[in-house]
Amino acid sequence: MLKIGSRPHPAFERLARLVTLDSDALSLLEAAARQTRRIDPRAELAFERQEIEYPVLLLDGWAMRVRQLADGGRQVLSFVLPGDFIGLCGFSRPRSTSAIVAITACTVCRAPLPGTSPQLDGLYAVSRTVDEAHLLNQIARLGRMDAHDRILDLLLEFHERLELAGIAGEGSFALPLTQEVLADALGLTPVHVNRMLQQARKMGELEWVAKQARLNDPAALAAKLGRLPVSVRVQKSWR
Amino acid sequence: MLKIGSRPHPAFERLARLVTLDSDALSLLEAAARQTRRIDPRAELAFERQEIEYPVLLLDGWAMRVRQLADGGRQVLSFVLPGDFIGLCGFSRPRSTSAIVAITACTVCRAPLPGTSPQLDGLYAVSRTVDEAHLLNQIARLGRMDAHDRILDLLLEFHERLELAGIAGEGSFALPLTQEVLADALGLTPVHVNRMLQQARKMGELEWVAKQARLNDPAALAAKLGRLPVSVRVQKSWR
DNA sequence: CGCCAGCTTGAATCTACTCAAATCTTGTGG
DNA sequence: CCACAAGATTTGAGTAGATTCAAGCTGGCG
Repeated sequence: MLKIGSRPHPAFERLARLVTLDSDALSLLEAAARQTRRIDPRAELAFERQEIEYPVLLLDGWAMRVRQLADGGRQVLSFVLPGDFIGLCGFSRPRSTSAIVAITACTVCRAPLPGTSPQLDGLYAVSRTVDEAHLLNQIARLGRMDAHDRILDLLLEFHERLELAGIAGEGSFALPLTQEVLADALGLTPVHVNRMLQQARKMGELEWVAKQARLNDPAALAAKLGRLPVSVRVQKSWR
Repeated sequence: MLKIGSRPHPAFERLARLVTLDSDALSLLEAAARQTRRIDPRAELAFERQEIEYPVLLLDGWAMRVRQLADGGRQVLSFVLPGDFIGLCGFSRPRSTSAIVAITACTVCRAPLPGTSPQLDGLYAVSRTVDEAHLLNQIARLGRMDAHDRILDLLLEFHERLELAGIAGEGSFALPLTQEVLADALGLTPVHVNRMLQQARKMGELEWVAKQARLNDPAALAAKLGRLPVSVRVQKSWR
């Protein structure tokens, strides 16, 4: 497996935890990861307007799926973290539906086409399911939570996802977002996000300085917000 | 193709418009549709807790995907209309994530398993993509629209979807929802939904009596709300 | 060292919520 | 076919959470 020193690369760590991958599938992915592309912070992962030709795997960095609104506003639809695939659905739809924008510097690679390997197809199916779950979470957040809960719920999701990739522990994780991006994701104004963050800090739920965040008691928080105790994401395929 | 009198059945009308289906794929679907199941209004389409064994096609009626919240609240995540598939993703996830509940009486049938026919797999891929688009729409609605716009945007989506199934025209369509369900979908209170509806009626944007709705100028509304002129949903598959 | 993006703070306003009650509909049993 | 009950919609008054606008910080970077 692709490694950094002695540990698996976060993206691969995540994928290996989503489904068990045999050496065949692994080597396909590793081969794919040998040729990477680097994306600058505010750059688009150029998959809109034009037909997308292959799915992409995000190896490092954060990206977001955004929709530009008629009134000049912006909605962050979802976040893309290491080990996430982009464009699995076959993306060719009217643009403006959504664009993918790099938040930090990112490295990506082409992912093998669906149909290459049954194992990989299984992985893709699971990945799509997890992505969908995140969209559903986002809907529930926006629909039924107040500002404070929205923020902490999203942070919990980040923590959970990064933990799966092995790059979060003890409640702390890198959080390379501006409050404005957070606001655009959560349907709030930056000003109000700021106030709620301060409140959360004062209440000792959260620390967040220098792009490094720490949730003081993720489990308790998750319980309070009614997040499912996110058990394993075991998945049974059709066949 | 499955028909009602001389017209194609709405569900089939929709599917045929999503992708072109050869007689092979069609007969598979028709065979599936020969054995239907009827679901009562408030019943669950029983796909949660237990592992789902096959995908399902909604032939008639309205259903919704809901999440029950810790605080007793409820979020309607999405709506399921005739011609929509349920459980395409391989649903086996911790329950409480979401349940599917019939709004009206529904008739459903088993859908052929993925992998049965390449054409059908293509259809499933498109269907998933469209579903995803609806989730993204829902996120943008909840995140960045005010109450009035949320309501009308959702109604526009209904209209658009039902039109694709051939069961809406001239802006009017069956709308078998209570204001409370609408509120639970839009992250509002029933009271406020009611007020906004009255306002919309007064402004001549909307009529809605006896479960029959009519948008007076869907195109103008869509433009005002910045809905993409929902062009064809053409879709290029990977292979 | 100075600039700019991002963060923080304050005050006024407004959208949407809450609670509560009245009215209208629909379906059901007598 | 009517009466009633249950569900759904409507209306009102008071409140709260989030927004807007505006200005002052702060720290990382050229």
